[in-house]
Amino acid sequence: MPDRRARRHEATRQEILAAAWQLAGERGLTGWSLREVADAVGMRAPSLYGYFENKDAIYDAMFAQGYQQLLEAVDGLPTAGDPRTVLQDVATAFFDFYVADPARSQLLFLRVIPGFTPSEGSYDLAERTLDRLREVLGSVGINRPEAVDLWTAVFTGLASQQVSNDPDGDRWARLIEPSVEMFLASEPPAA
Amino acid sequence: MPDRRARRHEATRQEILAAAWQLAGERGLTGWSLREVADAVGMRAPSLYGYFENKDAIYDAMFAQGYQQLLEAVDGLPTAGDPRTVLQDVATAFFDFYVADPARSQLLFLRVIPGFTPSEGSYDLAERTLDRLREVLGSVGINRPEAVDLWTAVFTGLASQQVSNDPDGDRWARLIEPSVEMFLASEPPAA
DNA sequence: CTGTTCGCCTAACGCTGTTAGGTATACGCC
DNA sequence: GGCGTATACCTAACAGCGTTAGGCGAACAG
Repeated sequence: MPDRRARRHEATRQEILAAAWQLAGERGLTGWSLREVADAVGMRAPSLYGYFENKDAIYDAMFAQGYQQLLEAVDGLPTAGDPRTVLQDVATAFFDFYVADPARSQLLFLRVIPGFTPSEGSYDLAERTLDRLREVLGSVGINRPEAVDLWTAVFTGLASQQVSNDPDGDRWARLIEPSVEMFLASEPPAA
Repeated sequence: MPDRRARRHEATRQEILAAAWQLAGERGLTGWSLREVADAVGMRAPSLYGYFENKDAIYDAMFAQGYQQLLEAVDGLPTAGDPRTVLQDVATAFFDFYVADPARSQLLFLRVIPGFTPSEGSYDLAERTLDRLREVLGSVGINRPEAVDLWTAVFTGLASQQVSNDPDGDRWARLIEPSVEMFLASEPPAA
């Protein structure tokens, strides 16, 4: 087996990423150091460089993993059917995804880390995820690009307000349903 | 004159804040160091501690200044009159404020800096600014708390998407007007 | 059994925010 | 005008940061 070592290597990479996610969740997206990640996996900081080129490369891998998770969440959604129901489901799924891990959302949706730009591959994954979201909206007759942009703005806005201003409550969560109604009223699904 | 010195001190404080704003605008909200700020005002980093308790205190002063600026922008708005026109104006003013300085917006509207929480005084100012916004919306018959929350979510969402995904264009700016229409259709102003 | 690659280490660099301690200047007062 | 004090700044230094260089033992390939 030539890839025994390669598999072990990949497993360690995932272990490092898991530690980084954990720390980011506890202390904020940028509130952790490589030495802390190293501690969590039983290494010294310089050893991490055998698995990632630098700290930004860890952020990049987290970015890709985050969009992968969002892609899976979107793929798990029913397409077609009653537009009202489908839009309600996709809005709720997106909102839940956003508030479930605010650090992840900052990484995926807000440009928060000073020098960081996702790599081409990671960016492609983000694009594919948004394409998939467009398909879901398209399946219930929401096709105009402007309508999709408005949709993302409304629901990132709701989720972001929820996280920033009422982290332990549901003040904006309760607005998901009325928002879908508002959206549907102004953007009646095309046949 | 007992406060000659006090005035000079305050002037230096403002000079430091101006340098911090400049650097934050160029390199991102957290992309600058105290030594760079000190350089910009012709000092060494430790001397800044004569003016601010620590770096977070600089962020706090910037937070207060940012909300002060937003308060002035909101106060400059016409209240009462045709609801459609007023809402269009306030939406545009808020959107412009947000995109004019994305670093400022991250500081005011997103919890981005790992250990930072605004001081009580700064937070009060933020509250007063939002109260003022509520008054403006109330003046054209938007009074339900849920309607105000929805309003902030929609327009922070639009502006945030604009900044994150089309920083040099107007892809979401063009959606301000349709968004106001959408909002009005679902939230008809009370008499 | 040998040579190479891999996984991890220690030491160290320049940077960061921050503290301690010193010195010259500007002020209030007699 | 001279004196004592508070102020405005400095240098030196600390621990922690991301990162690089170089070394050593174990695991692998032939």
